[in-house]
Amino acid sequence: MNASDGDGESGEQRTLLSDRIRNRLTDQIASGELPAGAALDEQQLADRFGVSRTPVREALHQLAVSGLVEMRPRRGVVVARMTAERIMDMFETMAEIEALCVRMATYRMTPLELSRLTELHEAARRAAADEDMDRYDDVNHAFHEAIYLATHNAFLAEQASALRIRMNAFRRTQLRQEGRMSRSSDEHQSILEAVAQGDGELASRRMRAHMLTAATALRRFIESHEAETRA
Amino acid sequence: MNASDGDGESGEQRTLLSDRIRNRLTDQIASGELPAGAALDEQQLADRFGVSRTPVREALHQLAVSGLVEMRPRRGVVVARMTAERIMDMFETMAEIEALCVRMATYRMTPLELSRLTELHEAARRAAADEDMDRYDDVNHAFHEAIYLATHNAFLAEQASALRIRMNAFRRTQLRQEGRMSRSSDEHQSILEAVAQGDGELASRRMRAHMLTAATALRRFIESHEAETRA
DNA sequence: GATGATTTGTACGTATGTATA
DNA sequence: ATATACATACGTACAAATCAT
Repeated sequence: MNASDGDGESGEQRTLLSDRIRNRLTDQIASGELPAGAALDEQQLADRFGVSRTPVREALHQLAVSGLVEMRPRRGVVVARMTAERIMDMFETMAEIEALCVRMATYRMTPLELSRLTELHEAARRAAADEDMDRYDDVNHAFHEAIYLATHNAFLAEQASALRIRMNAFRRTQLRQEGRMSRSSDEHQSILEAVAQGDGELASRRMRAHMLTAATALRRFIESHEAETRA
Repeated sequence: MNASDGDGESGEQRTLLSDRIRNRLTDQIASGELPAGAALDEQQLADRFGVSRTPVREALHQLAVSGLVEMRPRRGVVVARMTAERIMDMFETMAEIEALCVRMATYRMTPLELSRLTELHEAARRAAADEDMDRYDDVNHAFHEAIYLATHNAFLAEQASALRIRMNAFRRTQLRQEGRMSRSSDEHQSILEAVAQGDGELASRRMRAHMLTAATALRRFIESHEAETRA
C-alpha cells in the first residue's frame, strides 16, 4: 500500500540508504506530512534518519529530478511549491494519461483482468458507502493500477504510476470534498461498464471526464486557500 | 541543439557540477556514444570530467531515476540495456503522448504557433531533400517541441520532452533506415494539414500512425541486431 | 573455496556562495 | 555596504561488498 518497500527500520539493509530515504521522503511528501514549501535541511534529515548527510543529499537530488522538490543551488531544498496553474496542468495531463490507459486496456485486457477490476470497483463502492476514506483511497489506487497493468505496456504503466504518486498529495485533499467519494465511485461504475462493453473510446472519454471533475473540485479548494499557501 | 546548456568548458561555472555531468552523460547516451550496456565507472568518469567522484555519483543516481541508466547496489552502473519489448513499449507510449499533444495543440494553438510550425516543417523538408540527417534531426526535434508547447500545458510539454530525450538514441538509429527521412517528412505534412484544418482527432490519428511507422522500422532493425546487442 | 584487488557506499571535513544583521 | 553566520557543494577518507585470481 506504500511506495516504499517494507523497511523494518532494523534488519540488514539490502537496498541503498539513499533509495530508502528517497522512498520515505516521497511518501511523506505525497501524504502531506511534508507540505509544499517545507524546507528540507540536509543535516536535519540526516539526524532524523540516523545517517550521514551523503545519502540524504543523494535522495534530495533524485527527488529534484522527478520534480517533487525544488533545489536552488546553494540555497537549499524545499518541497516543490506549485502554482495553481501547474497543478491544473498536472491534473489535465493525468486525466489524458488515464484516458489513454483505459482505452488501451479495454482493447487488451484479459477476462481475468476485467474480473479483477470489477472486484476492485465493488470493494471501492463498499468503502464509499462506509465513508471510509483511507480504505477508499487504497482501493481506488488499486483500481487505477489495475487499469495501467491491463494496458500490457509496462513502460506506460510505470509512467502512469509515477505520475499518480506525484499527485497523491492533491488527490486526498480533493477526496475530502463533500460527496466526492460516492460520486467518484459512480463514475468508476460507468467507466467500467464501457470497458466491459469493449468500447474503449467511450471508456476513455468517461475517464477523462472523471479526472477532470476531480480537478475542478480541487481547483475550487486551491483557489479558496491560495492566499495562505503563498505565505 | 543540445540538451545541455552551452557550457563553454572554460567560463565560470554557474550551474552544479552534477547537473552538467548529468547533461553531458545524457547527451552521450542519447547519441549512442555510450551504448546500451556500457559500464559507467565512477572513478573513471570522475577522471574524465576532471572532478571528484561525488558529483559523478550524484549525476548517475539522477540518471537512474529517469531510467537512462540501471544501478544495481554495489554492482555498478550501466547504460540501461532495454529489451526489444521494452523499446517497443516506449515507442508506443511516445506515439500516444505525441498523438495526445498534437490533438490538444490543434485546439489551442495560436496563429503564430501554427505559422512557426509550418516554417519548421518546411525547413525539415529541405533538410530531407538534401539528405542532411543531422539537420533533419534537429529540425524534426524543434517541430515536435513546437507541438508540445502549443498544447499550452507546460507540464505535459515537459513530460513529452523528457520522454523524447530518452528515446533519442533509438530515433537516430531509426532515421538511418532507407528513405525514412523523406517519408517522415511526408507524414509530417499530412499531420500539419489536419492541424491547419483544426481537426485534432485526425491530426492525432496521423501522428500516432507516424510514430508507429517509425517504431516498426526500428523493430526490424532491432530484431536483426538482437544477437550482438545481447552480448 | 579463500584471498586480494577493485569499486561502490557512507561518513566527514573544508570551502564557496547565499542570506542576514 | 560590509561582515558574519550558515547551509550547501565538492572533495577525501574509510568501510564494506563484489569480482577475479
